[in-house]
Parts: sequence; C-alpha cells; structure tokens
Amino acid sequence: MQVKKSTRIRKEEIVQAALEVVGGKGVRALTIAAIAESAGMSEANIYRHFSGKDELFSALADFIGSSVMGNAATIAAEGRKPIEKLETIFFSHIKIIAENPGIPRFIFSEDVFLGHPDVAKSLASRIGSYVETVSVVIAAGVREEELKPEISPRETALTMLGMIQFTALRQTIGVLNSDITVESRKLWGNFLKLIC
Amino acid sequence: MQVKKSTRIRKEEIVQAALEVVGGKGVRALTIAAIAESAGMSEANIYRHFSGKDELFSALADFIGSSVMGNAATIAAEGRKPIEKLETIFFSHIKIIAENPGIPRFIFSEDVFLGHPDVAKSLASRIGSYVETVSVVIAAGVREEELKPEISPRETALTMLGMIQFTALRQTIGVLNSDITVESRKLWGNFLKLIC
DNA sequence: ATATAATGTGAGCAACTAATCACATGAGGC
DNA sequence: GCCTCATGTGATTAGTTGCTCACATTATAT
Repeated sequence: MQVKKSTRIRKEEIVQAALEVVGGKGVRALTIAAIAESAGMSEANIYRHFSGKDELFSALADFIGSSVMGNAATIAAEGRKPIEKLETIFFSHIKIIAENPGIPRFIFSEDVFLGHPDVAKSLASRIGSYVETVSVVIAAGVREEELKPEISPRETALTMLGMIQFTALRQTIGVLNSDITVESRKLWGNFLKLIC
Repeated sequence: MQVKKSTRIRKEEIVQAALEVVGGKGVRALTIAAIAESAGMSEANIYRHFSGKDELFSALADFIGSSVMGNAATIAAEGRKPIEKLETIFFSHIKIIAENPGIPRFIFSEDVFLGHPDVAKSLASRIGSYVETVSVVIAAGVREEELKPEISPRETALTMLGMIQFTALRQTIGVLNSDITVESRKLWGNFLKLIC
C-alpha cells in the first residue's frame, strides 16, 4: 500500500503524471489507467482526488495555463526594450515546449476542445490574452521606432505565435531535422529581419 | 441490403465518409461505427474493402496528401511572378482548410503520428516537400528583387506555413472571432509588408 | 441460364475504458 | 493508546471499440 498523502499533494502528483503521459504517448493515451501507472497509484485512488476525467482535464488546463501563458505577461511587464521582450517571450516559450511536449499537445488537442467545451473556452481565453500581450509589446516597438512602422501589431503577433506553434508541431511530428533550439534560433533571426 | 458496387468505388466513398466524420467530430470520433454510419453501410462492409483501420488511415492520408499538398507544387510550377504564386498558394491553402476542416485535423492529429508511424512518415515527407516548394518560390522572389534581399527563404517559408497552420488551429478551436477568409486577408496583407 | 466469386450484413467476441463499491489501512486529534 | 475519518486498493460493472464469422445476395463471366 502507498504512503498516505493529503489531497492537495496527490492532486499535483496526478496532474504531473497526466502531463507526462500526454508528453510521452499523447492525449489519446491519457487514460485513467495510464495516469495511475505513471503516478504509481491505483486507478481507484485517482477518483479519491478527482471526481472524474472532466475535473482532471480542468486541473491540467489550469496548470498549463498559469505556468505557460502567464509567463509572457510577466516578461511583458518588465522594463526592457520591446524587441528584447519579444525575444525573451519567444525563446522561453520554445524552451517550455521543448522541455515538455505534453503542453502544446494538450492545448491543441481535439479531445480538449471537442470533448471538454468548458476547458476549451478557458484555454481559448488564455490564448486570446497571450496574443493581446504580444500585440501590445509589438505596438510599443513600433511606437519606439524599433520595428517597422507599417506592420500591424495584432497580425504580426499572430504570425510570431504561428511560428512557435508550427515549430512545436514539427517537433512533435518529428520532421524537425535539427535540434529545436537551433531551429528556433534560425527562425528568430529571420523574423527579426522581417519586422525591423 | 445495399446496392453492390466495386471495391474501388466503395473505397472512395468510405474515405470521403471518414473525412466527413473527422471534419465534424474530430479524429477521436473516427470509429468504424461512425464511418459506417456516415457512409450508409454496415461496419462489417468496411472490412470488405479495407483490411483494418491502418489501411484506412493510409488511404485517407494519401487522399489528403495528393489533393492538398500537390496543389502548391502545381501553382509553383506556373509561370507567374513569385509574389503572385505565394499569394495563390496561401489563399488556396486557406480555402481548402476552410471548406474541409477535417484535413488539418487529420494531418496534425496525434492519432496519426503516434498511432500510425508509417502514415506519419509519409505525411512528414509531404510536409517537407511543401516547405521546399514554398522556399524555392521565395528564393526566386528574392532573386528577382520582389522580396527583401536579407530574408532567408526556408525560414520565411516556415513562418508563412506557421501562419496558415495557426489560423487553421484557431478556426478549429473556435477562437477566430471573424470569418477565416477575412482573417487570412489581414494576415496576408501584413505578411506582404514583412517580406517586401 | 447457371456457376462462381465478389459484395453486403447481423450477431457476437475479446480487449479496453471510465467509473463504482466494499473493504483495508494509516495519519492525526484526543 | 485509540478513535475516527481521510486515504488507498482489488474486484467488478456497463459501455465502447476494432474486428471476425457464418450466412445472404447479387454482379458477372461463361
């Protein structure tokens, strides 16, 4: 029998285990049995701490949302130059994705946005504010004449996030010939030439 | 009882039915039962024409690959100016996605690249040549001085495809406030400012 | 016209999934 | 020390999924 721990701790462990399952074998493989095995506990014990898969999905979405999306907002609030902020946002996002492939898989999983509409709504809202955050930084860059005056902040932000997302996707699929950090450096170098 | 048709025709019908299921309810819902219902035949009859889900996935991948990815190559081979080619590739890709949401869902589905490695390999190869095709057009644009000389063709191509993919993703998730064609026009307008 | 092979189908099987339940056990208040 | 309740678990259930099979039907070659 397992050592007994408080629900609060077990919840964290279970969410972490779930994220590992997603990273390793995809959202499709995110079964209660797989989570239980990854967390080293019985299936029934999962239900001691979560009412069901829905609640678990919500917890996972909250964890990802707060740890990843909040990141950009924090960086954007710092007092440096717009271009430096963008660069920091870009590379920290890439780093998070590289270290934890389960995150992009979960966020853009159809199991989430087709199977758990409330979770999807919350994630969509977070993506929206992420775009908004980056847009504001780009707008500041244009105002301070670091970036080309004719570019549109919102569309440029979407282009930048698309670049990140596509990189994550290519990594997941395995079509990335070089390392993701090398690839992302090349992409960022080119993006700078596009926006300046 | 159904009217009897040749395997060749039935295969096409089944693939089409499968694509409709994916577009409507996602790859997760792509069960034999769902396909059979959408195609208006019994489950057992599916197995008369496909050995199993693997073969069906391969057929779906081939259909999508040849009808979508081949599109770009055709456009690129025409005799117009590079920028016009890029624009045509961009908007026809968006159009295909808009008309058939099952396509991007399937291509980037984890059920494919985690559950059917051989299909994933074939799709990855097609994506690779798609990137290559666009890169070549961009390189031509640079050479003919339509595009900025300092941009890197490959990375710019990846950025453009990321923009498309991210748009498809946002449409699928439902975070696209405006119509996808309106949104894509805005994105293209801005992209032109970035690359020229 | 008849034979034959291809096509179509309801019934059902084994494996898997989410969830429940009765029962065991141990941590913490007293 | 012991009581109590939160925590942990094996067994089980109802539902789903991919797939098979015996049997029905029809296109088609001869």
